[in-house]
Amino acid sequence: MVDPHTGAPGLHAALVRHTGYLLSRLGWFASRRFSERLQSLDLTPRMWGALNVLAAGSPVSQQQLGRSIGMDPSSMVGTIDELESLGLVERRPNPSDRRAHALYLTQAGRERLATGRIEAKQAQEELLAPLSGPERAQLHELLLRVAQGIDATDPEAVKD
Amino acid sequence: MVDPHTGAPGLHAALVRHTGYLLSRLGWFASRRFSERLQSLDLTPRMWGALNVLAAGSPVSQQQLGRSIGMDPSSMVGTIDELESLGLVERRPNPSDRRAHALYLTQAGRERLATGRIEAKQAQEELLAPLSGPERAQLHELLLRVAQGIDATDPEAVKD
DNA sequence: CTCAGATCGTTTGTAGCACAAACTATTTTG
DNA sequence: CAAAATAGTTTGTGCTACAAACGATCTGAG
Repeated sequence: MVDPHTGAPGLHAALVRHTGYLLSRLGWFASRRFSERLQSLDLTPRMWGALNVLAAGSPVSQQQLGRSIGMDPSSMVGTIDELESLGLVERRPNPSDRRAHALYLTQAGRERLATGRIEAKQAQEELLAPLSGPERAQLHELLLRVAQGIDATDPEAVKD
Repeated sequence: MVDPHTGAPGLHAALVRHTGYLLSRLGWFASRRFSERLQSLDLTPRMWGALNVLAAGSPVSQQQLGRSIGMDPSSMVGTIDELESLGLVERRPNPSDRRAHALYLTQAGRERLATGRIEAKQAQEELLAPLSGPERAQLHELLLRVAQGIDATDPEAVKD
């Protein structure tokens, strides 16, 4: 009845009418499937998020990183520990604030990220298979607008 | 920096480019916010899903219900226990299969559901505030197509 | 300059949920 | 009838979110 690999879909007609439900259910699938792909890279979704943010720009503190990917500080510790033990991320002292760490992506981290992006591309292709190119763009744009609405509700959300 | 009520958005530019990420993040918010609303009704999202499916039609077994809302059998037990102790759902014997229960929605259950639907309506309005009417319809339709794609990948998913 | 309060990373503890395994009672199948 | 499958349940494990507290450090008011 349910493929143990992909998990139970659970798309009952009575629930699928609600956009919010569809959103949360699909989000669950998307992250679950992607997380399976990441396993081959010894990465968890949290680690993946961290690598992406770190690759994006200047070094950040653990708290900034945590806010960016919606993870609380106490959970950050272990995640960064893992990334550091894999040699993908470096904790360096922050010269201007000795409380904070400055997180850096290593060369190995950059390479792992590049490999992961191939997986991400495939996962996205698989997920959005039912949609045409323009439809995918439109879906993305609509989701983005909804996301911005949430940010607006949520003051000071993405300042860092 | 982050409103403790709504939770950390975490919509970093580096991640927001991926539709899959947007989907899972937005899904997380949607369910979180709705779950806060449900607290005033003494319901959890799981219970809410169960009530909806039960209201939709003929009595189902716990396993059928579980599959419909993506919850495994062992977690179903406690959920139904709660619903039953609240007087919202009834476990009756299934005459044609003495292993299985036939789950029924009580009158109180129907009333609670009706109240919840008002909350759901408001939550959806709040979530989709940035979108116009036609845009909301389009978003829903696109999500539905993606969901159907997942079902297709996932054999025998929603048979029950 | 001082000192009270805030912030950063960290540790610890609690609670909820997903998942797997095992068990009984029953049904189905060969 | 015997063997395998299924429904509900119990139990245990592991992960994650969340809250609270702590030392070290920074900041700002006076």
